[in-house]
Amino acid sequence: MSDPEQRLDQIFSALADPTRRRILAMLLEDDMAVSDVAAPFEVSLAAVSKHLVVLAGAGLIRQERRGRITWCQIDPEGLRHASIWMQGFGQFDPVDLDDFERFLARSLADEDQAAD
Amino acid sequence: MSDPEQRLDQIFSALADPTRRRILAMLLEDDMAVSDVAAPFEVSLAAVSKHLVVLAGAGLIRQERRGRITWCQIDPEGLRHASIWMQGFGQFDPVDLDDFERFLARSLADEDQAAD
DNA sequence: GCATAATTCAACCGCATGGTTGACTATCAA
DNA sequence: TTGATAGTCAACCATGCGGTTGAATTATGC
Repeated sequence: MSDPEQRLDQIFSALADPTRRRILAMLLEDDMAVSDVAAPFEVSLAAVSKHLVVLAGAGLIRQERRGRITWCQIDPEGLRHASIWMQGFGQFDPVDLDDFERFLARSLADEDQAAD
Repeated sequence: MSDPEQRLDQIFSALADPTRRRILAMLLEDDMAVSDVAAPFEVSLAAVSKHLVVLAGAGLIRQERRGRITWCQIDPEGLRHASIWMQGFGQFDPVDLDDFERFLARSLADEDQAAD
């Protein structure tokens, strides 16, 4: 699971669902219990619970059980990881490919190193 | 298809596949014909052709048919679009959420405007 | 014109995903 | 202790996705 390629698979497929992106946006404002996360959605609590598992698996959030409440919070490190790859493409300049390639190689190396 | 949410769906699910990410990396180096894109992969040409359709649908590449050859090239604008959303999360700072939210709202508005 | 090369199309397969509902576990409150 | 609350688990269903193969389409070269 520490393979950076698989990690990107998880991250991007987690972000590919609009419900999960809304959940992330909600959690940016505040940590929340699972029920509170689920409240504004029309799908079942179980469905939202599964979405949260997917987000946690991708390293985008963390879940911590206290009593009977499971608290959910953004994992900034996971999000930073995800953005490194995208930033590489975002900074892509058609006339300076070599520089971009060095950047990409470096960021992938960092990712490899940081993987647990 | 101009709905920014659906656009993000397409972009992130396009990026969620490792083969498609490898294709993007290849196209960063040079424009290529479909057969040349497919060459290093072990899957069939038809499979790669479908991947390219997905990438084009997400606005990450453009395809242009000249004669019997379909040329594929990165669409830098589409990639920039994709990175805006991620950069928002990447720049996320736990102590300055309000600022991030303004950034996110602004970038989404831009996206709305730029959508064809 | 004809064979061939470059792609796409169409039909199909297996599997993952997002959804549901109902049972189950665990914790808190009365 | 009893009951309600928070959440997950398990089984199931429909749909979508990545893959295949083989036929169809279209342009090129002889």
